[in-house]
Amino acid sequence: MFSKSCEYGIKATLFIAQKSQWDERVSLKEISSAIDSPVAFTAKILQILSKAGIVDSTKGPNGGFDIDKSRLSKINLKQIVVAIDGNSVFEGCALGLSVCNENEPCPLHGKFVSIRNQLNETLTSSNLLNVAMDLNLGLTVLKH
Amino acid sequence: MFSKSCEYGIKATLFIAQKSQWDERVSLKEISSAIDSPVAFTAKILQILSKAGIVDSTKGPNGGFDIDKSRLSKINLKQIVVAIDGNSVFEGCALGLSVCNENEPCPLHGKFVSIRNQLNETLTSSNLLNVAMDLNLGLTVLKH
DNA sequence: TCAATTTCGGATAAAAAGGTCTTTATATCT
DNA sequence: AGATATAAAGACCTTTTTATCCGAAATTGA
Repeated sequence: MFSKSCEYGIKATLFIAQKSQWDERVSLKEISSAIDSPVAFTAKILQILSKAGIVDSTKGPNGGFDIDKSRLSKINLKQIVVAIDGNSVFEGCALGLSVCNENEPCPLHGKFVSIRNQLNETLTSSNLLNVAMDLNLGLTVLKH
Repeated sequence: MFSKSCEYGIKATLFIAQKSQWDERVSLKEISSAIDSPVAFTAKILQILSKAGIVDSTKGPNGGFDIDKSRLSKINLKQIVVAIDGNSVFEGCALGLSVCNENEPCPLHGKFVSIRNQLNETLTSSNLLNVAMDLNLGLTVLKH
């Protein structure tokens, strides 16, 4: 469904979001430890997220990553997926055809419309504040 | 969503299914031409499908691949996906956690339940006869 | 026997995932 | 203000996985 980069990207963003609720900034090391991901690889993904304007980064002592508290409810999970994996999971053909639309559909095209819609709706309506709340309450976890 | 192998596997099986309706057997070359896939790679995928009992193969002159007409309505798309990609798309954690269940869910676990169910239902209820019919009628295509 | 066709083992290529080291920015401490 | 330590950014390299290709062996109808 998602690439490894994207999985790490989502988990990293959620961890940053959770800490940002209390105005805490977290370092790369803290992040990869919290989400159990390779440090250097995570760094690269955070660069993408930073350039996409999803997270803010600060260099130097006490530096790290954070997200302005006021933006938490305005950022949704789809934005993260699109920033890292592009929109192929939302729009690409399930059978890999370069052309696949209503006029010339692959055998799965019609059957996947509602699945796609639901995936889209689910990720669009999940904003960082909501999802971080569940983490706060211990209802969900970022690593085993 | 699916690996390239799986995409080719589905398309190949559908093409074989379509021809098998009229008791036609098709060769590897015909298949990869019809679905626009690399010949040698397609051969390997057909071996998997053959071993999984989804398609039948015949060596020698006039050999090739086919599916017993009477089984067309009994084989569904999920079987193909599972044979090639395994069941990770149906059961694996969306964020890649090795442990992710109702008791200890990742932040996406609950949100993906219905998407998973729908994917499962869609692929399980799509049998080869149904899908091949749409191809016959020209309602869908296997290549652009 | 011969030609057609799948099977099978491995080789190669490309892409994704992960790692190392150097550079750059910046707080903090003399 | 300058030196220093800290932490991200960036360039490059290695490993692993996925995708693709090749050639020889096995099977079988004619």
